[in-house]
Amino acid sequence: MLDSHFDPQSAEGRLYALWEKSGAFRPNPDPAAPPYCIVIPPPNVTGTLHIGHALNNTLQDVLVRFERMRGKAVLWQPGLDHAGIATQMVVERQLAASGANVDRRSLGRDEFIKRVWAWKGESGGQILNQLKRLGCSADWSRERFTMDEGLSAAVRKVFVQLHRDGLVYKDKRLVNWDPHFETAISDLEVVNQDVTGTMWRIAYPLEDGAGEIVVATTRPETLLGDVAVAVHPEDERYKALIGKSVRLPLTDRLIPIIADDYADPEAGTGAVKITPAHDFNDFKVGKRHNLPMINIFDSRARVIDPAPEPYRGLDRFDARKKVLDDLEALGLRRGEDAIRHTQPFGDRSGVVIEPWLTDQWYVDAPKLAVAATKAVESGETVFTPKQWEKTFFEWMRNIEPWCVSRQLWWGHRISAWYGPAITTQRDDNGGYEAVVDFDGALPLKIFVAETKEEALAQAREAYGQDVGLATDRTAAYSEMAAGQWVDLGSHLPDHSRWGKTIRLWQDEDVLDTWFSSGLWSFSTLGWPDKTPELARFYPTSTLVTGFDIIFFWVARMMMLGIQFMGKAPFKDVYIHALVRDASGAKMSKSKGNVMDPLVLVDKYGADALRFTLAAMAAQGRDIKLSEQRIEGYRNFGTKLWNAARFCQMNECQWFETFDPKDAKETVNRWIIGETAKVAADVTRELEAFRFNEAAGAIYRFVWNVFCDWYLELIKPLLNGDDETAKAETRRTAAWVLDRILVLLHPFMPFVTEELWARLAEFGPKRARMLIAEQWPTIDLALVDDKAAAEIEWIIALVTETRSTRAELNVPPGARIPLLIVGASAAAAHRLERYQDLIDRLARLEYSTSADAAPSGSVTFVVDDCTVALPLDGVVDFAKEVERLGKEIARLKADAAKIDAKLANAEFVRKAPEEVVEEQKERRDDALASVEKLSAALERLQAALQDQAALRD
RNA sequence: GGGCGCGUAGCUCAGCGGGAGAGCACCUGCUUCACACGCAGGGGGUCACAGGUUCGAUCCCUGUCGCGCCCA
Repeated sequence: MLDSHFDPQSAEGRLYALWEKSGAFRPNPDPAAPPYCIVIPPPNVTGTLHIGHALNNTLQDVLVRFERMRGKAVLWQPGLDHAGIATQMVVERQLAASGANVDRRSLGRDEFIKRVWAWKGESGGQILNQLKRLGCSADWSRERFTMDEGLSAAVRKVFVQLHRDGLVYKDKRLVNWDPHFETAISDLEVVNQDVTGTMWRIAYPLEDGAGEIVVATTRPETLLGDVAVAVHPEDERYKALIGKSVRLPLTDRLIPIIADDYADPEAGTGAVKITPAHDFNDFKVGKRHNLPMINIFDSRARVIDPAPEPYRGLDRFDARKKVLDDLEALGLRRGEDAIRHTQPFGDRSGVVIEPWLTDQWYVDAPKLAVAATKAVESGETVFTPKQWEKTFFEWMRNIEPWCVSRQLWWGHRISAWYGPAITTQRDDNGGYEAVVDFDGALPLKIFVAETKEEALAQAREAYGQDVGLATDRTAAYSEMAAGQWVDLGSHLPDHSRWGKTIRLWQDEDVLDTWFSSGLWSFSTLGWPDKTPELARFYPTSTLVTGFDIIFFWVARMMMLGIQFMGKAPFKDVYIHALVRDASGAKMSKSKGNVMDPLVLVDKYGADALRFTLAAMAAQGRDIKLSEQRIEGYRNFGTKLWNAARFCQMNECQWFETFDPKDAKETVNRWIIGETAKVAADVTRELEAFRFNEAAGAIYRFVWNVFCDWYLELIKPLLNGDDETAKAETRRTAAWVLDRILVLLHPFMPFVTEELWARLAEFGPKRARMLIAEQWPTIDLALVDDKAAAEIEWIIALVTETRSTRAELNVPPGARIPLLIVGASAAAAHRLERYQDLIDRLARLEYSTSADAAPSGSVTFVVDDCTVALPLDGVVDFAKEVERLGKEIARLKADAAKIDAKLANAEFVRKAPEEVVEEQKERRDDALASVEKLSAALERLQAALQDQAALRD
């Protein structure tokens, strides 16, 4: 026998192990089964489960379990990404905390990477185990990591092919530079924040001594790298100064005053200093005017050489102070204002991002975006909710080249090798000698290849002589400088006589993590190998993710998937909302309002959390999660459990050959029809990703239909003497309950699986676990309208009786009679058939048909029947008079409103016929009720008068 | 500045051209033979505001106000 409550703590681990052992998480090998594949948005290897992951993965698991039960070969492909910066940060912090006084650099690259791997082995990827606590049914046997050998090979191949196709290139541009991590980061990793700052006004003296021009800036320290002052060409204040020069304070440089639209006459003083090497806008101005670029910062944003000596070595903020002080001393400050402005911060480091001029690798995103955009336009890939397509287009049409190199150690090292430029020059003897370009005056030779062997082969070909490998650039140069260079004589270009080996070194940088996760949809399936999984599951079916990574990840998978597989990587992209706290604030550690999903699972069970998330996942709206809500759905699980317990107590045993078509009892025919409808509803809603609707449909069915009515309605049958009816009812109840377990399983896998097993303890064995059970497709022809009408009539009669009793304060325990006055033959028949039931549910002494209502009775109307409760002496009839009066007034008002509508010729002429008909019916029903209730009211008033007369 | 979304019961939200709904909270009653994590009943809303389209608008359109998010 079942206990009165489900115990998630003891059941969840046990059931999960059984699922895994049963092989249910692996795709059905039957080649006839249609494929269904979801690739997990790979969590960060350093990550732990937060509520957003819980939502994301719950929705995926709902879909995966649903489709698996529908007989598809389901692959939910799990794994992790290596999270370049985040992971490197974790291990560096660990080193710092160890007290051994070693850091990344003193350890050296190879040793450091070893440490990272060791860390990954010990404590990386906790999140995957946490997903198991949620019940996620991913195929863990196929777990992948972006740094795995297979996925790394895919990265190398993609990089090389893109390079070969001209879609990857090296360029010198301004990048978002993180001076803390000393690496470039992408636009998307920059967080722009409004901050309070200062706008300083600084006087730049004119060269000719005829005064000064005052510029306004928030970054006075960059003055040291200024190359011009710009004013708007139409700005009358400055027109005369255009073309003149100013003496740049603190330096001895002369810089021009130029005219450019970029200078906004309304902003600041209208004159703006131009520092092309340290500002994105200034960079463009510099290009337009062919200005030099003076870089005054090193990789940690400390002032360096081209800047005057006194500032060198100062951090950018110290430099700012000194610059301001020195300007003050020179009398060149012209005041300052506090302003609000936007400043860029690194999302990981939190430090101010510095635009910095460096050589980086870029992916030609604008070119790749074309096909990705087209795939969405053509409907090859569909976003749900649709509105996100607009956001996607907006971004794809304004996409910038994607900087993919990162100055980190943890990641996929860029598959490019460099060699020196070699020139030859005539020697004194009239022959030639080879000259290695040691100063880097000429561009290096670049060899992009999947392996070092290939790179060496390319280099051998290019140099025409033997080539070797050095550990890094410095080593390469010193090795090349050490030996003797041989006189080539007049044998150019016979390089074989060089006598020395050219040295290559590999690019020091690694690729952006998103580069490898951009391949996730096919690299995890085995690409570049032609694996059966790749053939079967690509393109994948559905991607489930949050809107915040549409650009980070979805767009990149779209671009790379199409480029390398020829097809967009997914058919559907479902975008879900953000989970917020109950008051709508974003959850964050600093606010202290985070809800730990595992704590919630411990407290309420995984089913409750999952159901809550699914039930609240309405499209296009954020989820404001409150614990109360979770508690409510935990209660729902208990409700189901107790319904099952009731069935078990009443020997409602599932029966292999039960066919719902054969049910005879009205109540059974009714619930079978309702089951067919809810199965269709849940299926339809899940197919459309309306998780909240699907969850709501099954919730209402279980609680408000099955528990509230069906189980109550069958109690007399189960306790009665009609063995045939009893047997049918037991089987029906068990059949419906089983269908409920299946329909609810995607949302609440644990409690349903447990019940599936426990309910079969005393009867025939189940063929398989619930997870592998077939999703119901129940013929809607089983919906019996006549049965439904009868049951609905009973429900209405009972509900009205209860309501009237309560309103008139009839004691709850009092058994009272009920009369149906002037009942139609059909109504009388119904009453006769369901008398026991009605008496029990409405707490009646007896119920019967009658020709007339007793003079002292309470009256209400159900359908076309007048129902009278003879309650003389029990209730206060003055109250009943008042109640009837109100009810009549309400009905009359309704009828009047409809009459007004029907009196409108335009309405009758233009509205659809069925709408007009419906209105007429509603009015007639209302008037019929008015008539019945008015009669009752008159009777009651007459009786009251008689009583009063008797008393007098 | 550009884009997207949201203002419906105390709270959280469904609904979205013809009778205002749910959950929670609240109030009243109930040891009814599955469940008090329950049962029964109940109160509570000019569907932000102003125009327009329509026979008819919470729903469609325009504008206003308020709130949120994304991008620059």
